[in-house]
Amino acid sequence: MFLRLSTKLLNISVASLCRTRQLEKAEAALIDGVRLGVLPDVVTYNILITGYCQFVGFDAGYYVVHRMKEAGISPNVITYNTLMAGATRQHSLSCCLDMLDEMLERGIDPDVWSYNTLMHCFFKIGKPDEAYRIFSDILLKNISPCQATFNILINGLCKNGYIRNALMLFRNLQRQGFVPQIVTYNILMNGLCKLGKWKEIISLFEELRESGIAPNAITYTTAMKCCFRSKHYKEGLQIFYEMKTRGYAYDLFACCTVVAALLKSGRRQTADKCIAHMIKIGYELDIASYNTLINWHFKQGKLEKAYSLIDVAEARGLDCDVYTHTILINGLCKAGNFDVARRHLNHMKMMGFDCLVAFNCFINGLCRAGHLDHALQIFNSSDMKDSVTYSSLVNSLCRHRRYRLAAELLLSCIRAGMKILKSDLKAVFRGLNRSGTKRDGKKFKLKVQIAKLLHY
DNA sequence: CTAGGGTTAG
Repeated sequence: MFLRLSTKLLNISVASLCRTRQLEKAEAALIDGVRLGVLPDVVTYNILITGYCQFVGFDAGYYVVHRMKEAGISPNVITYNTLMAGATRQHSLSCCLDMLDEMLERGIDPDVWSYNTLMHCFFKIGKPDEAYRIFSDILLKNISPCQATFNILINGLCKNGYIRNALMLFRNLQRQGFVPQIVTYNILMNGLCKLGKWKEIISLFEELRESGIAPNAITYTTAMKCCFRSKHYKEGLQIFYEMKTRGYAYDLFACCTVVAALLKSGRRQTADKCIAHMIKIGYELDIASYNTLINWHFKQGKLEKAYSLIDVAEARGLDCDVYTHTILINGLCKAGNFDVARRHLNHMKMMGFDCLVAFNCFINGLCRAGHLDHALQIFNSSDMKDSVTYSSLVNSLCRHRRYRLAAELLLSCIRAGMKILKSDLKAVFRGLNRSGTKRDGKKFKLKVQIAKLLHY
C-alpha cells in the first residue's frame, strides 16, 4: 500500500514534468525514485511514452517499450493506445496500424480507445471515408462507443471540411441524449472559426454558458481567435479580458493568439506586456511560442534579435517549422532584403516545406517596396499561387493605376476557382470607371459575374 | 497515461 502510494506520487511528478517538456528531469525523477525504493509501474512508463511521443517522436516513444520489458513490466492496452496516438500525431498511419498488430500479437485486446485513435488517424491524414469505416467497425464489433468516439467523429468531420455536417451530427446526437462536453463545444467552435462565423461562435458560447458547462482556456482561446480572424479585435480582446478576470491562467496558446492579434492591429504596447508574461510563464517555450517571439522582434525591426532567437530555439532542440521560415522570409522582405529572402525561399523549398505563404510574403514585399514588375515577373514564372497572391498584385496594380492588368488578373483568379475579396473587386471596378469609359467597368462586372457562375 | 486550442501573407 505504501509503495503503491509512492508510485502514484512518482507518477504525478513524472506526468507534470513530461507535460512541460522536461523529459530529462522526468528521467531523473525516475532514477531518484528507484534509489528510494519507489519502483515505476506501467503507468509511469505510459506517461513517459506520451512525453517522448509528443516532444521527440514516435520512435523515441516506442523505444520506451524495450525499457519496460527490461524492467519486467508488460505493456498494457493504454501503452499501445498511447503509441497509436503518438503515431497519429506525426501522421503515420503505418506506425499506427503496426501498433494495433503488435497489440494483437501480444494478446492484448484493443479497446474503444484503440479504435478511436485509429479513426482519428484516418481523419488526420485526410481519409474521412476510411475513418467512418472504423466507426462502423466499432458498432459492428459491439464495442460501446464512448463520448470521445463522438468527439473524434465530430472533430474529424470539421477538420476534413464537413463543418456543417459535423454541426448537424452534433444536433442529432443531442436529440438522442448525447451530453456534450466542453471538448465537444471546443471542437465545434474551432470548426466554425475556420468558416469565419464569429457570430455563430458567440452564440455557441452563450449556449455553453446556459448549459452550465464551464468553459476552459481552450474555449476562450478558440473564441478569441475566431474574432481576431474576422478582424473583430475589440470583441476578441474582450473575450481575452474576460478569461483573465475570471481567473483563467492564460497559457502559451492564448499568448500566441493574443500577441499575433495585437501586432496585427497595431497595439504594440499591449503586445509587449503579453510577451513579458509569456517569457515569465514559458520556462519551456515550444516552437510556436518562439515563432511568436521571433515575429514580434521582426515587427519591431530588430532583425539581429530575431535571428539569435532562432538559434536559441534550435539549440534547445526545437525544429524550425514552416511558420519559422515564413516569418523569417516575411521579416527579410519587410526589411527590403529580397536577395536573402529569395535564397531562403529556395532553401525552404528544398527542405520540403509548403512555401505558398512565404512566396506570398515575397510577392507582397516586392509590391510594397515598389518592385511591381519584378513581382509580376516572378508571379508569371511560378505556378505557386492562391487568392492572396492575386490580391497583393491586384492591390499594387491599382495603386499604380494599371487597372486593365488588375482586371485581367482578378478574372484569372476567379477562373481558377478562387475566392476574391470584395474590396479588390471594388477597387478595380472603380479604377476602370475613372480611368477608362463606363463601358469598361460594365464589361468587367459582367465578365466577373459569368466567371463566378462558371468557376466558384 | 489515450479526444479539443496557438504562431506566417492580402
